[in-house]
Formats: sequence, structure tokens, C-alpha cells
Amino acid sequence: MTDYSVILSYFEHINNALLTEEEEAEIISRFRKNNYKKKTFLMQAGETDTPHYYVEKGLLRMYIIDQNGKEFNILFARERQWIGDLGTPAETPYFIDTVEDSTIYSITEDNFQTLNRRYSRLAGNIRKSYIFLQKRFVSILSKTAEENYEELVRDSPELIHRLPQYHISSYLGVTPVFLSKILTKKIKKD
Amino acid sequence: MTDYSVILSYFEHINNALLTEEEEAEIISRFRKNNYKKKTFLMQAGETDTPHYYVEKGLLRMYIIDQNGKEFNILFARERQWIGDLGTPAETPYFIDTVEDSTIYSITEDNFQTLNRRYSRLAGNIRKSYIFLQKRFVSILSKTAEENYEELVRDSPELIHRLPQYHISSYLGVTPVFLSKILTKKIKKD
DNA sequence: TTATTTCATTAAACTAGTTTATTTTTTTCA
DNA sequence: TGAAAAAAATAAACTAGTTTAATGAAATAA
Repeated sequence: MTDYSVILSYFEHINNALLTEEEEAEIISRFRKNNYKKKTFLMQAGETDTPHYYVEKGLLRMYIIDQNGKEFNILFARERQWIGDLGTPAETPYFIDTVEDSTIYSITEDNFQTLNRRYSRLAGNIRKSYIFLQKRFVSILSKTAEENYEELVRDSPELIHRLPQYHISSYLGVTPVFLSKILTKKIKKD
Repeated sequence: MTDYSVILSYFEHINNALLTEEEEAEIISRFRKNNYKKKTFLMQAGETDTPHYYVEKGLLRMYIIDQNGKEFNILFARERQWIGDLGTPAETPYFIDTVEDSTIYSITEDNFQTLNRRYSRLAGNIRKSYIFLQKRFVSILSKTAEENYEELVRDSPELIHRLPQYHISSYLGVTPVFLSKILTKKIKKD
């Protein structure tokens, strides 16, 4: 039998109280849980009615592919984080795939809205996402790639170790070649 | 007596129904309405517990000032649009001021949350803001300044006429000098 | 274990965008 | 209206970041 304890403890957390058995059953019924191998697609540009994802274990990335075929990483999600296209159910321009072997809960927009009515603090995570993205946007706009790399090391050191370098460069908005330059320069400094 | 019809009609819109007299009275009691001259500060970095703003008339901009004293425009708000730091009540890193003479409704975070419980579609605007910011982020990351300028002309032609050129360049993440180059190049093309 | 593929480094030529300074045009306001 | 201030244009030297290509190092799989 599938173990839903991780998602249930998330809802207990936002509910600020223990859940009844019925509440637990309802939550479980609205989520699906799956295991994915590394580099598996969960979502692809062009799909409609895409779900929201919550990570129990592993690491996901959301990205676009531009006119020239170049990938840009928008967002990563690790343990206990949400990811998905908030534009759902409209056609999505984003891809999501696994960077590591992962255990993922998914929930449709309809089910998400239903739970949102009962657990209103669920919407707080959208506001938090907005604040996070705005910070990131300001950084990319106003700082050099080197400063942005240092900020990432400071704020999310574990990501640095779990991601290949070319995913980090794409997240910072520069080429792998340029990130490599930054890194060798930093090593020489020390 | 102050005319609150614009904010009331916004709530009627998200409520999908006419408002009772009591509902109208409650909404009015939670907002303040003010007129501001061009180039007036509404909000400054360092302030806490900053309000949300809704524009009846005029044009606002939200921006940061970086370590080097350079301004970066994050967002504009024109008629019938919201603007504010969603990180409130925490200390804000942003400035908001008027670009034109403006008529503005403001509401505290507490009052916003209260109305949010009764008018749950109010939160939908945060989600919309997120989607808008994400699109903008992707554009800045993956496109050239020239492409971003053309996108702005296409999506918000009226902004081009209401904003001085140096505010547009700051919104696109480039210097006024470079935007000027882009524009003269475009004129020569035609 | 070795062969193959994927990833990171280095180098060199290039380009998008910056900086600083000067001039011209437009706006403001007394 | 005319003087002063603010905004836009132009030019030239510069720099952050790209592109392409070649080489070396790790990871993966057979």
C-alpha cells in the first residue's frame, strides 16, 4: 500500500492542526504518487491541463526551449517543494523533467482548487513563489553572472552539488562556457 | 464625498454579482483613496507593512535601486491594475512612485486578507501576477533587448507613449543609450 | 574493463550591451 | 515667452558574455 505520509504531513502543517481520518482520506484521494527515473519527462510544452507537482524525494527542473533550441531553466524543485505551470489549464510553454530519480505527488488543477477552499493557506505557496521569482528576476536583471552564482552558492549550496554545471549555467542565464570561465577565475583568486 | 465606484465595480466584477449595501460599506471602509502629483513617492525601500495599491487613474512604477545606485523598473501599473510588494508586511526592497498624476486606492495587508476570505477570487490576481512575471522573466532571459522592445510595443503599445524612454530601457534591463541605438536602427530599417 | 557518450575546460574571435562625454531636442516653469 | 533643466541622440572606447571548435576528464553502459 502506498505511503502518503509526506503529503499528509504537509497538509497538517498548513492546517496548523492534526487531520481527521476523513480529511486524510480526501487528501489522499486527490493526489497520485509516482516514482520516476532520472531524466524522465513529467510535462512538455504544448500540453494542456497540466498538474501541480510536490516533491517527496529527488529533484525536478522546469525550463523552456527558445526559438534557437536553447534551454533555459526557470526553476528547480527539491524535497518538500511545489512546481508546475500556474497558467494551467491553458497550454503550457514549459517542460518539467527529473534531474534525479524522484518520488512525486501530482494533483490536477480542479483537485487543487477544491483543497484550496478547505485549506486556504495552500494559496500562500503561490504568493511565496511569486516573491521568490521576483527576487530572482531582480538579481538576474541587476547583477553580473558571477554575483548571481555566488548568491546561489550562499542560498542553495546543496543545489550546486546535485546539479550538473550546465543546468546551473542555464539557471543563471549564461552559457556553460562562461560559467566555466567564472569558476576557474574564482579558483585562481584563492 | 469621495467616489468609490471604481473599486466597488472591481469587487462586483470578481464577485460575479451585485453587492449589497453592507458589502459596499465594508469594502469602502477598508480602502483609502488619494490623489498624487507626478513623481510622488508612495512607498520606499526600508518601509515595513506596506499596502497594496489599485490604480483608478494614472500610472505607477515599482523599482529597485541597486548597489551602484542604478534603478531597475520591475513593474508598471496603469488603470485597473494592482501593484505592491507581496512580501508585505516584511521590510520592502522596492520603491513605488507615480509617473503621472494619479488617483490611487490603498489597502493594508490585514484588510486585504479580510476581504480575501469573503472574495476568494481576489487571490486570483496574485496568480495572474505570477504568470505575468514569469513570462517577463523568460523573455528577458532568452531574448535580445530589441526583441523585448518589440514585444512590449505589441503587448502594451499605450505604455510606450505614456513612459519616458529611460523608464522603458530600465524595464527592459538595458541602458537608455542602448535603447536609443535600437530605436535609430529601427527607423533606418523603415 | 574498455569503448562510448556526456560533460567541463581552454582558447580565440566575435557581438550585445555599457560607460563616459558631448551635442541636440524637448519639456518645464517662472 | 525665454531660460533652465531634463531627456534623447550620437560617438568612441570598453567589457561581459557568446560562439565555435578542439581537448581533456568523468560518467555510463556493454
